[in-house]
Amino acid sequence: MATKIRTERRTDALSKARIVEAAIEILDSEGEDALTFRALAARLSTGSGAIYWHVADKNDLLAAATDHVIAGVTADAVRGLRPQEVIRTLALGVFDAIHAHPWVGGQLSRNPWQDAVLRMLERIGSQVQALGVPERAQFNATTALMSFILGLAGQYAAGARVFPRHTDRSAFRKAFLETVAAKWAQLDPTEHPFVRQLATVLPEHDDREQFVAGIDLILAGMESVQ
Amino acid sequence: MATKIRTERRTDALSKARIVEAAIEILDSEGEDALTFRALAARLSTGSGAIYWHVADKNDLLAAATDHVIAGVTADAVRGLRPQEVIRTLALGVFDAIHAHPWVGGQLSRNPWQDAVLRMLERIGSQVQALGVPERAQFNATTALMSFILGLAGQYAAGARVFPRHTDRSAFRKAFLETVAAKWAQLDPTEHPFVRQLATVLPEHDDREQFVAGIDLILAGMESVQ
DNA sequence: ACCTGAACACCGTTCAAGT
DNA sequence: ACCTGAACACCGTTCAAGT
Repeated sequence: MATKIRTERRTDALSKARIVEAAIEILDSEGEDALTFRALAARLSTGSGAIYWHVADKNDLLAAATDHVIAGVTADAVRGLRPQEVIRTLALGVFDAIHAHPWVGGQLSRNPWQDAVLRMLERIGSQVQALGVPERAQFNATTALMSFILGLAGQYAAGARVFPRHTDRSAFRKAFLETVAAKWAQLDPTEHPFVRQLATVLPEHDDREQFVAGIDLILAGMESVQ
Repeated sequence: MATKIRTERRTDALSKARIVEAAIEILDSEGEDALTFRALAARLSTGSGAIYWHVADKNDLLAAATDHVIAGVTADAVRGLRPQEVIRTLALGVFDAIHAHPWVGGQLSRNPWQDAVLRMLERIGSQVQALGVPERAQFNATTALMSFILGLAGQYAAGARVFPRHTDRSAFRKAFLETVAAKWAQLDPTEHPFVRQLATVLPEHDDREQFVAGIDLILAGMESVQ
């Protein structure tokens, strides 16, 4: 009997992994709106219907792409750190992933039941437990952290939707924030005193620092309650 | 000269207010996906192009609808309460609005630069100020509260997308949570110990209580930091 | 000024037909 | 088993034409 010969139909045969990879390339380089089955099929040199053999629908595709990105964050085990620091590290990992792939933010906040969120929940929850939060408070504490993270995730995704693709994002971001700040500065002082004050710090603020500050606020709340 | 006679072209003349009202009716009764310009035009007995005379595009329409709902929350001034309680009341007002109009949740978290969010920011920020949070920490504290609220907003909107319209939402919700809990309970105990534990409390948990607990956690953090 | 509704340029998804 | 690509049933938006 002849030995089984590897008969790869072609080197670039379609697979869910290859489809997800191509989808991520489109999402990263051209933004959420650019991901269509037609564009994806063209990039993969196949018919649009072929994709449905490997992927249930667009939701499935986006969930798989999000999962692929978040898996890189939840995979690295952090050892020898205090629970607070593990939580901070995990959260910052998610933050950086969203910063690199803004569409992930929208996807996470739009679909909280996907695997990526489940894994974040597990990792963060176990640290909340390690922190000594009483059992009946662990649910609320963990989901509060998750909601905060997903809330900012959605906002960064919204921010990315504003900026043109293929361009220097940070420069456009700064210009955009300055426009918003200028608009806020012109609001009625008696009606919007606080937002007017925010306008003065808005353009210079650091997203990452703001994010950590929020995490620390919730962590401080957890410590004071237990 | 003849006195000016009110010559309303017809009682049901189109206006942005009427369009927004009809849009909210569709969104509430049939869900986000059911709001199309064709459906809206049919309900208003007009052509789909006519709507564009009063509304810039679909984004503008959704922002106006969201604004209309949130205006009802940020309008009522709360007096004689401690800042913590005002924040709790405001946040719960937003929560209840989202509970009544789940599509508002998605809209708020998807578009953080709209007027509705600005007004929430002003009301919450002024209370953070009244709480005695030092000025340089007010920005981070207020946006942390906002992110938490918007995060949960997005999640409730996602939840509503799962349930069929026109039906007893709370019954379907319970059934859905039980399905999720059952799936979580079957996860690998060594890999997902925390989520398996969450599964036992998931179906019985109270969204509103969970929401308040998160707000209180952040408030506690603000007190311990100042 | 405001409205009509056909037309345009797209979508996601399906499915008979191929290999 | 896997792929092709035309066809279907939609979208948001535009715009010549009407009143």
